[in-house]
Amino acid sequence: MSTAVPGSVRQLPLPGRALEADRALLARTSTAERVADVLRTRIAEGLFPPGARLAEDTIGSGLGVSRNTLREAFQLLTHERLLTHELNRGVFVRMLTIDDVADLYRVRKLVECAAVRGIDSPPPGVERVADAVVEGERAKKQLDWQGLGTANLHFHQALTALAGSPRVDELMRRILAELRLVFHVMADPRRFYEPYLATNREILGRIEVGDGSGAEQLLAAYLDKAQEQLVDAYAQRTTDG
Amino acid sequence: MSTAVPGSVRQLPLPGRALEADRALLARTSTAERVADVLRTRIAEGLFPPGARLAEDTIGSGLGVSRNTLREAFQLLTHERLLTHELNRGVFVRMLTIDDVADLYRVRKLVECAAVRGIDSPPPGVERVADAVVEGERAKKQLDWQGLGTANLHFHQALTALAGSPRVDELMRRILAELRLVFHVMADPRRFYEPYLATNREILGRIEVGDGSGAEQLLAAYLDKAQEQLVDAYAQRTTDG
DNA sequence: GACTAGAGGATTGTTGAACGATACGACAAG
DNA sequence: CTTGTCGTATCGTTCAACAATCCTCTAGTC
Repeated sequence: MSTAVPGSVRQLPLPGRALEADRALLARTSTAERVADVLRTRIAEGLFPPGARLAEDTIGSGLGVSRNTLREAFQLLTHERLLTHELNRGVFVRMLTIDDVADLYRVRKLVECAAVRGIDSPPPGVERVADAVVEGERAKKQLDWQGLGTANLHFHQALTALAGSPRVDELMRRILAELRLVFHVMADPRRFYEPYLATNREILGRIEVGDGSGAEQLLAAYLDKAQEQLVDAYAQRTTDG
Repeated sequence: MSTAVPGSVRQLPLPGRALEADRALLARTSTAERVADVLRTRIAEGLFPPGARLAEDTIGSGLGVSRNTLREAFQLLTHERLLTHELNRGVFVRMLTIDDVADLYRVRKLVECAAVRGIDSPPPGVERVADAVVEGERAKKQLDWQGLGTANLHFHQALTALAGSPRVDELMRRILAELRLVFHVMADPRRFYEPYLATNREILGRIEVGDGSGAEQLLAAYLDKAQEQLVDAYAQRTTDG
């Protein structure tokens, strides 16, 4: 194994604190985390649909990791609520109930509205909201409906980021990750996402002029409508069988 | 190790659906979860103070479980933010920074205030809030300051439960569990908790008459004050060092 | 024929051991 | 005092094994 290369590393005479931001960069990840990354992607892609069982043996040999490591990865995803773990039966891709969808939107409404309510002047971080709106409009122009969907997620993530709380950010990441499990049921992402583009820009406008409660009202209306659409589609799909 | 659930377990003679609530009771737990329970308790007790290292070998042989199982338990607690995991170095009891404390109170303010704001009539679940107030008053009478502290936690948990969202409930559980890591620095729990008893009753009163925004204001003031006290104590302790 | 009981196979739960990789402390050399 | 080297303790990961549990399929009973 090669040790440190003496000549290539330049010494910066800056005091400690300046380097702390770089620590995240050299933080390596364990095998379990990388496995979890892979599985997370596959689930989001729909390769493992909700309800699918992930057998330790199959996945483990498929990915070339031991059962123990794989179990650690499973645990990570279970805590993200992407998988459910049934004792002695194995892990399954989470299947959201209608109650779950309702609760997810309950949380979104609580968090997102609270994040914008107090605004009375253009807050720091508003640029990221604007970026997400532009991202969505660009995706629409390119008829990239999947891209439109992710742009919408970015928009709402940027909204909650206005609260300025790492923990709220993480909560929102998890909420949206859960919701992605259910977005698959939307047969026509265009019809689902496209109407919200205008709303998003409108909300952005309110925020930019410091009208927090105006933004909140629009947001609440949006969330109610989206939830309704989703619940409808969900109910229909389950009755269709 | 008995995790007594004070909530009354009432038997409903209804078919099928009524039994679903009981599933949690007979859900067996894996060894890893039970180990996590034990460690969680020990951490809350202060046996493992913040910063302490939990060596796999020591703890594992101490508890009589294998390293693999113990690692699963560690992961559970790491995801609850009670432990931090440093690659190739091990797991440590989390040490909260002042920024962490600030963020925890930011989240509390966001969530708790949102949970009571919308109230315009006595909401379902208000009894549990009342129970927590009574619990605190009883603890005070018995000069049980530790009990007063947990009663206070119950009060705020009951408040957030008014939102009626399982995910918000869980968020709050995690937030308060993290805060417990820092409550240890309060040298005098009596002086810290006692003044809040009156405030709690006052907040309960507002809720009982359906005055949500009144409750919200009191709550916000309480949280600001508590945070300030905690940050002061924390800063002092770290400078004393 | 429908239902219950039980045997057998498959999968998970948990353990123990092993080996490489990494971090930390000690010690010697400059 | 700093730097390089080394040894030890610990972690990361894998493997193999066995016990516990679940699922399915068969066989028997009514």
